[in-house]
Amino acid sequence: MATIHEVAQKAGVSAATVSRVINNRNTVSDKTRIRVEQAIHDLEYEPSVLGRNLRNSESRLLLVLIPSISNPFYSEIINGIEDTAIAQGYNILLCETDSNPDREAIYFNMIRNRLADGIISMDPTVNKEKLIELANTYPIVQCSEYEKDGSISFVTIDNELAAYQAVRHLIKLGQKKIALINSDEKFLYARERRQGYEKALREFGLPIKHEWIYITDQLGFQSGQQAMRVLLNLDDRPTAVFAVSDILAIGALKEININDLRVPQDIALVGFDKISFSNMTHPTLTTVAQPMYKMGCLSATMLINKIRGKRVDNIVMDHELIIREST
Amino acid sequence: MATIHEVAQKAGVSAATVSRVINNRNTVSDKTRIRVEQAIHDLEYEPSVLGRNLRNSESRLLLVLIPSISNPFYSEIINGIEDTAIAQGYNILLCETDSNPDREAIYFNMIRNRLADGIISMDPTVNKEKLIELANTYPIVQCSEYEKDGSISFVTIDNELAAYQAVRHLIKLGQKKIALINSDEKFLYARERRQGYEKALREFGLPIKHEWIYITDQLGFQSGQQAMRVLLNLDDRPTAVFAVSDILAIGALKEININDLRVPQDIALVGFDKISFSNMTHPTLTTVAQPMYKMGCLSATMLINKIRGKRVDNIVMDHELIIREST
DNA sequence: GTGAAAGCGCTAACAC
DNA sequence: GTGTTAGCGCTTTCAC
Repeated sequence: MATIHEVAQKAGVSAATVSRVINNRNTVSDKTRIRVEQAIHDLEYEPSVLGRNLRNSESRLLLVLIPSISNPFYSEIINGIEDTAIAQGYNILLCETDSNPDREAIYFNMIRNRLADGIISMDPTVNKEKLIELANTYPIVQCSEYEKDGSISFVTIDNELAAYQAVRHLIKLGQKKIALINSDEKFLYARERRQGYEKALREFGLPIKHEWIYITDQLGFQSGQQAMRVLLNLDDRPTAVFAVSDILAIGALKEININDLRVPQDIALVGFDKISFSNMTHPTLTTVAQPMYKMGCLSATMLINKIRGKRVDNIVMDHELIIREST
Repeated sequence: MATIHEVAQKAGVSAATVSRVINNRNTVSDKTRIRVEQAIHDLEYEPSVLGRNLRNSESRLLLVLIPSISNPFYSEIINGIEDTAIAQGYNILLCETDSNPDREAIYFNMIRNRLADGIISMDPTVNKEKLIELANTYPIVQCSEYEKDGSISFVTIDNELAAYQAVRHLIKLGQKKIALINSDEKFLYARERRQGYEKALREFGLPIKHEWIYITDQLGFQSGQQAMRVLLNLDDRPTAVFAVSDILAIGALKEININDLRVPQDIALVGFDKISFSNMTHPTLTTVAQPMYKMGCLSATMLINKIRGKRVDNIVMDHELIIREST
């Protein structure tokens, strides 16, 4: 790979002038510019990001922290982040934390090292204290999960309202025995969606039964299936289920199918996220759509603005209840 | 963030000595080492990767090229790559190419810039000439898709054999009218799996009917559904389907369900990849398992060996036919 | 065993 | 408008 000096030599100018051409500084004559551009072309020169970073201490790399790449909920958000970032001249580094603090530490150090310019965190299990501390010094944005104390900028939806509307939808269909399959309540979204669920029940005078609330410890299909198995074995079996993610709902659906029960006649089912699978199940899944792609775009824009020193405001996006065959 | 000079100053030594301590060079006395380590600890010093890279021209970053993050087939492979890479002190940069040559160019430049030390490509639509050219100069490994001419090291499975066995399985069950839902044949795996399909049919004296081979142009659920719709509308309708990916098979299953046909009684169905969702469908999907996690691990090991200048051999991994309810 | 000095590739400040 | 110089943080000779 050619260096800036080789280009300078070939063009008969100094390295500084080549640098000016590359960075579109306007203090270069057209004649020189053309000579330099020719040399850059001939030598197939590409500026070394390393040299530039060291000098400017910027890397044009954004860290995106996710718990697991396998979760399709994140895919769309990442698409949005990526498109926006690339359009602004940034690349993204996708970091799977596996909820592992050691991995997190590696990625946190990357920003301290100036190997990355900022972080978009979608990881709910992240070490909150460390993240808040880091956010004092470096540009950090949270997407989906966020800190209620407002110490870190975020993009999210109104989880409580969304859950409330999903459950209200079931109630309006005449459902009276509505179960909740929730994620671990260390997740903010899990706590908020539970509140929405309870709010709807209370509002319509339905009892909140402890045994109809199942909290999973994992996020996979199996957890949803396991949850449904327990719910179906209850003496007073629910006739409708609100699951806080499509993955859990799809697992639940599997278990309902295995037991030869019909959806929605025997059990009505609502999921959350509108992942693409949710339209491939039989029956298709009623779910709550989050504007995931848009959320990704806005998170990236917000982070880049932060990096550039602009003030940014938190964003709460709209959601939408998608009614399909399962209710 | 403290620099190496501040550490040196605090410890009363030169920057060179600090560097020796960090890099475990043995030419440092224990006494000095301890003093330096203390200073590093006190100042919470972290070596700047930028400075180090520029000097050593290594970044300890591996590029992983995938067409789409949304495809669960890649998730497991990536897990394997990531675990292996991190254990060896490398981080990975997940690059979604979207089959877009411009994006590809960005990532190719990163390795020229020494911003990355090597590439694992899983992208079948990658610009082959460019990749081969790059592989002459830089460490590159292909996973799953590969060049038949052997110009680039690879990890893969025997796609033809796997497809052959899947179709033979259908034949042994008495199926005589077996359709193929294939991906775009620009993909090597698609061409190879088609060969396996045709080989099995020939071997058992079954006709290869043009109209029973449907080639999709996309990889999503919808394509599988669309393919099945066409196959079901044929006058001479097939009674079994081999789809070259679970995603396509799940789309096909959806269409079969919509038409109130039963699987496997009316239509038997085999997929490929054993993605986790393939066990959540009703009925569960017979499929071909690839050792995705292992493939990821081996790809990463292979690449790191290449980076270290070692010779590496191509690897063809074993697959396994997973017989479930759909056949 | 340790320090001084050079230099990786680049850009910004300052001359002219 | 362009060249010269210095320095980003680090590692690696080469002295001593």
